Amino acid sequence: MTNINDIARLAGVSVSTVSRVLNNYKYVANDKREAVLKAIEEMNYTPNKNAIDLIRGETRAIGVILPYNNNPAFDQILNGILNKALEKDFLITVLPSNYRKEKEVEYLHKLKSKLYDGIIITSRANDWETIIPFSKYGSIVACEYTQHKEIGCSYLDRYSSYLDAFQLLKNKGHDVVAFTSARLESNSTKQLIDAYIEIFGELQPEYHLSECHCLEDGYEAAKKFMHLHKKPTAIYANGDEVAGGMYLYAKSQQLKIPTDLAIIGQANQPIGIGMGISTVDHQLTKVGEQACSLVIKKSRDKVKIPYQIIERDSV
Amino acid sequence: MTNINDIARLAGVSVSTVSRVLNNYKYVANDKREAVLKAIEEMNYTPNKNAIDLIRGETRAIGVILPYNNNPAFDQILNGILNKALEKDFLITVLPSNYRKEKEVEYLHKLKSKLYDGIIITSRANDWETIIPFSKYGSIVACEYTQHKEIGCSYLDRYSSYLDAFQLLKNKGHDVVAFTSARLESNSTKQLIDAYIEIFGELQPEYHLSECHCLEDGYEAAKKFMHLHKKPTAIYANGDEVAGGMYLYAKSQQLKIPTDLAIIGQANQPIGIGMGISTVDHQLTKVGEQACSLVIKKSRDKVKIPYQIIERDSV
DNA sequence: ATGAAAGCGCTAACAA
DNA sequence: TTGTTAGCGCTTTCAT
Repeated sequence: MTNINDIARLAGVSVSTVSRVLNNYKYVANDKREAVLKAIEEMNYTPNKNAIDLIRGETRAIGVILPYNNNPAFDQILNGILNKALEKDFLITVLPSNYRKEKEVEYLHKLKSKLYDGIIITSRANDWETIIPFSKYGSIVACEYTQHKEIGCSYLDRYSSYLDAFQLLKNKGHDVVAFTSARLESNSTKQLIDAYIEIFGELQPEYHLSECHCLEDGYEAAKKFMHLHKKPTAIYANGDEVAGGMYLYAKSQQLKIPTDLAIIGQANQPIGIGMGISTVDHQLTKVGEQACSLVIKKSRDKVKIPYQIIERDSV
Repeated sequence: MTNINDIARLAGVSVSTVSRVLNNYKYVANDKREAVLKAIEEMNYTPNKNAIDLIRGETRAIGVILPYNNNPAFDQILNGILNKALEKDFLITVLPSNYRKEKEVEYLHKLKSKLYDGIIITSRANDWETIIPFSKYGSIVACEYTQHKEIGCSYLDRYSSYLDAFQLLKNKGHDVVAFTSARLESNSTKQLIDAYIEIFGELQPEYHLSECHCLEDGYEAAKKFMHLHKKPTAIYANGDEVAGGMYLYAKSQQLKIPTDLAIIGQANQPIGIGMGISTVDHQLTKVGEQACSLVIKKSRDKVKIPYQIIERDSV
């Protein structure tokens, strides 16, 4: 491969001059600049990015730790990140974790190994204690709130949104309310449960099903709920696809929505628009954009993104 | 930052020995290996990846050129790519192009600049003549068929699938059939039109609408089609979300599906499952997986991924 | 089995 | 304004 020395030789200048041209440095005589440009053209030269990154100690690349890559919520966050990165001329590498602790740590080591200038953690399995030491090597931004000052946060106030959603259902006269969640051990599930108890006083365990991710899961969840002794009159789903599955089950049983069963989802997905399901839009695209801005600015600010409830015909 | 020299000094060995330990070379005395490991531990050392990539001339990273990152079809391909990359321990960088030629070329230059070992082109704006010269610098795999021997291909036989879909509609007695597409100038739109003409003899321009991407576009498209003098009895949509929009419009007009209007979509998306829309599943996840395998193997094979038609209640 | 030293391709401090 | 040169941090001959 042709390198900077070849160009210098061909153009009859020193490598520093070539470097200066490459980085549009001001003090280069026009004739030399022309000569360098001509040599670059002639030899079809492209600088080696690894050498540049090595010496500069930065890469304009960001790693994004993502538990699942086929999940609408994380896709939305990623979408926001990519938009902002494109705008700011940063590169995004997707780091799928599956919530495996070793994988996450492996990715954090890539920050330390100077592959990325920063890392966005969309969701995590590790404790902050494990993660924080790596913030020495680059900026780390999370898509959740934490008080740790080493970590930037672009987050949504899940707890408030859960309170709001449950309150909405209660206001509409629903006393027997069920809900679904994704991972049982996740922080947001905890908040969801807390919010439920806050609004409805107590939680009968059978009104909560976790590990719901897709339409089929929603269908099955609704089936289980509707076979309970005391049927719920409303369900809060942890996603619009899950809600869509519930909707389908209800329809298959000739249940009227929202009179026989009210359903509200999350994330404002196409399927929810299509089926007319109310939803809590957490504006995850914005969460992603903001997270990306924070890493780029190496900021450790805590930025809350507002959510909004979109009412359609299912509640 | 602590480097390999620091470790060598602390361990009382040469840098080559440290390097050998780092790369688990066989011929290192046990006591020295221990000493090195201890020094690494003590100094909390992580090798600089840029230096390694520079000297090795390879990065185990792949760039994926993607026109849109919030598009279900490309998301599916990306999903397949990420699965395979995770399995083979490669890193994936997402390169959003928006079908802008300069962007695509910019990304191809990153291959030349040794940032990636290979590039996957999920879709492109540039001619092959522009792209092919870059295959000198790393393997380039496309998610479409091309006869150019420099390019590996993981593709689906769109034309056959379009023929099949139109034939299915014709067999069900539909003579007046409309269809939508995404970008008018794309190759697949050309094939779609050709397939239509092959099956139905000719195409009245008003039965084809392009630039349909989302549910709303589908809704509007259906509205336009159903206001034609001679209404179509079936529509082939270029995606399940678009098909979902058509479904909604039909419902809003009290049209019965499939008797008044048959709809068939593409890609087997959740919304299609939810609404019971027939679809042509191009198995894009598999296309992505295969594309990733090809780059990793530096293969230039042409691999065709089979499609399948999933009949539900909308035709 | 180990170390010295050359070199990957580039930037930047320094001198001129 | 330009060139010389010393690195950036690592791998890999080539001796020994």
